[in-house]
Amino acid sequence: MSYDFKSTEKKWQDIWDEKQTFAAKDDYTLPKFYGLVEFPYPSGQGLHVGHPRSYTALDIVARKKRLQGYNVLYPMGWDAFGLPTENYAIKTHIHPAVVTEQNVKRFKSQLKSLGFSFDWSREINTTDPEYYKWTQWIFLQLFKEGLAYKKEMAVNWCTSCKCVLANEEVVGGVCERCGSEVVRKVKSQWMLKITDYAEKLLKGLEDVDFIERVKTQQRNWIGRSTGAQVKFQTTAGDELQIYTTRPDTLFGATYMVMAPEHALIEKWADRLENLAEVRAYQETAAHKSDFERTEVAKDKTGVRLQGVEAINPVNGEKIPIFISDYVLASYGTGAIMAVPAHDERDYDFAKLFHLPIIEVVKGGDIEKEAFTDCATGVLVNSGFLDGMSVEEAKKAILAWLEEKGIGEKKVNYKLRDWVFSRQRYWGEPIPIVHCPHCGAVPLPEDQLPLVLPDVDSYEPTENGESPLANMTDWVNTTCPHCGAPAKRETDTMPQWAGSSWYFIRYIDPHNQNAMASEEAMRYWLPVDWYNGGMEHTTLHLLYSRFWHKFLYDIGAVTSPEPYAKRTSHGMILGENGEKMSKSRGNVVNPDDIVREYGADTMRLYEMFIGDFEKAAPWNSSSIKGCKRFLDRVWALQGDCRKGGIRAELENSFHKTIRKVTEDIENLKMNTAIAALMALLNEMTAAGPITEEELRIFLLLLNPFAPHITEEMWVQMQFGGMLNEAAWPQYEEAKCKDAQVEIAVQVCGKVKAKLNIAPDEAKDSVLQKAKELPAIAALLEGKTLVKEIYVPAKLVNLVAR
RNA sequence: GCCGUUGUGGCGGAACUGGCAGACGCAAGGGACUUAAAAUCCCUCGACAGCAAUGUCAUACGGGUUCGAUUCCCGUCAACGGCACCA
Repeated sequence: MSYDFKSTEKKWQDIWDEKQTFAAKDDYTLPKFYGLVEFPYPSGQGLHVGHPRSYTALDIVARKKRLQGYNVLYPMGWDAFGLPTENYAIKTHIHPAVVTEQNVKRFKSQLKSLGFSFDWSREINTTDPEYYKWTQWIFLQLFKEGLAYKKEMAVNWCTSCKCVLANEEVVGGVCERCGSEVVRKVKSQWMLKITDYAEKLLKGLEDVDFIERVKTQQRNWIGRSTGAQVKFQTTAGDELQIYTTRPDTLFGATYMVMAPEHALIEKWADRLENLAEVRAYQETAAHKSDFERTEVAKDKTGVRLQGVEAINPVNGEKIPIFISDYVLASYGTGAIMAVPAHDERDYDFAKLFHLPIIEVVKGGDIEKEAFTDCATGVLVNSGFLDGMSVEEAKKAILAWLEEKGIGEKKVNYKLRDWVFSRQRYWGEPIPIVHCPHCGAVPLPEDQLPLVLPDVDSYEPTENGESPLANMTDWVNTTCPHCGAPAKRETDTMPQWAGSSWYFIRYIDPHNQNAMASEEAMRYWLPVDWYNGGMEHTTLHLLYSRFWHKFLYDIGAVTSPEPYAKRTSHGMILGENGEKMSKSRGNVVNPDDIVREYGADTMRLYEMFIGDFEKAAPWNSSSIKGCKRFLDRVWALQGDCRKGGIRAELENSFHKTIRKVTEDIENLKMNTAIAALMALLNEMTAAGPITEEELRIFLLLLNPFAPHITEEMWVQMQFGGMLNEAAWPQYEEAKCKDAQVEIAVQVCGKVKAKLNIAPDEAKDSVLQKAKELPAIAALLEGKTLVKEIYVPAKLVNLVAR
């Protein structure tokens, strides 16, 4: 009888549902495991084959951990606020909540059809007022601590979404989501001071088990650099502050550059002899979109300020000041000292404007290019720094600057504050009231949640305000502080808000009084293992670490880091090796695969497809191999005899148990499956299998293919349900082979094979090797120079 | 440009504290079963030479270290991802 996956899979999914088989227990005495995967955005397209790659991998870990006796929390929910739903609402005039509900329903049934062991009793949805009540609560805490503030600033404005974007959402000068042009626009925006946490976010990386590329990418994004802040006197009387990482090159500073937006320029307006030219340059720079600014190989531009000069503090020399957009207003002090001899950008600029280039670090050829190597250079033309290495000179000049009171050590970060408001409808309302007397006033916590009102039109307004701005009933309110008429904030939060703390809510999802109870947090936090996409490394992953560290500081959560371990899966590409997309026509729909092959095959294939961390192309033939494997497993019932593991297979079983157990922990699902396939081949080759062999085999295969294994378990009457059984144990001693075949090399080339006991003495092995006819013949008439024996691996005889 | 990752059969991939390259699977070819096909089962399967035992060459390319290198070191090339004037 062949295996009917359709009815069997449905049957077990229903049983698991009914019995709440995978619900995490509230018994805090048990050893716990909290496995987490990124909750999906329930889009109209339905589940993508990429989702199950991550979900299956941690499902395997979760299922194995349960069999090993852990209390496992493996939850799922919906990151449901977001633009596609809102855009759909604009087009169809269907309420986003209705669309969300439909999409969630579809996603949920798709996920269930794959047999994931999620604890559905803890399902959450970021658009549920009972959920976003706490998102708003966190915002209020940030506001109270001064970490949320409103600022008039040039923001990234997506011309198509009519909405502000965070720096992280602008990719290559265009909107990450829709690909439209992004321009700079000055608007008043809510900001979160993530920069206050730059150092903590960096430091925290030392204590977590994240894959290295995630750590590196976060470190680079935070972009810490150590240097000096130095004051230059100017002929206008004001001091010009600059930031440099190379204070050692101070003697080589031949000019200064300020960002076009620098505040001192306004102050110096009267003194500037070429004010019109300066103003014109400022104007051009301000109107450049991010797209223009990032265009490659852009030549340097700039204008010299006529009428003001700076004085180099080390030698009292007057040097010119320029404005140029190659200096950013938002980093450091918005002004630099230019050392053309030792900085490529300054070098280009100096060549263009025919400015002097003074070598102060010897080692390169400054006629040809800037010499930027810090490791080998020696200071010259630098007074008391002459002869020092760069490192020595940095220390010496810093001491000198500090003594004179004109400079100090300074740390800077590339990380910018997080632009937190969006002029959109489908997001969490920001719980702030603007009062003409009291300013921005937080909504009292007992008024949370501040529920999103129904609007007639979801279109952003023409002046770029949120659709909520037209809701006068809702907007007009009274000041919670003084009672005067006031207006509500109409911007909403970005999609990243709800996902920045969702893993806390899973712990205690129905709690009315807190995000989660302290007791529950103490038990479950931090998340033991979080798997997700690399694309979230500098967005969601960094944002949620920031919120969590903040919540920890105010005593609202119990762990300093949210996630103990982070891994990342590779993308599943289309059959042609390109990224799956509708326009390329290479999209594989998971529903079709489940319908044709079943969930177990789908799961197995996605795990067998290749190295979990690497991208892998879909292959519709390869999936058949996984189906065949499961059919062969099913057939094992046919000729199965009573009895324990056959003696000749004992070693293989122990080795396979060890391999599968370890591979799952290391996310090496492909080799774990390969080991199971190899064991199956070996078992069947050795004649009719035994019940104990099948029992162990089903346990090992269960996390990968849960339905077929549960079904066979019951049919074989192994007792109870498989998910209640215990994960098999292996004995190290029984993993050892009695005999191993080793290679015998002569001069590094394999010439023969030899069977020995793995612990056989070196002398004895070498003796046997030399006695092999093929080897003896080769050694005839030669002198043995060296005899190498790598235990249980090989013998190498070097002869001349 | 900088940072990171990767380069192994026709394909996906194994093996890397240096130790028999190609596990496992796909595709392909041959055979069995079948009226036939599908399914299933058995055999072959890196390249070249040879009837064969076997030999030579092969882990992007060029060097090096070593008894021995896919693995370590130096250089080059290519692909992918991230950042992009961060002083």
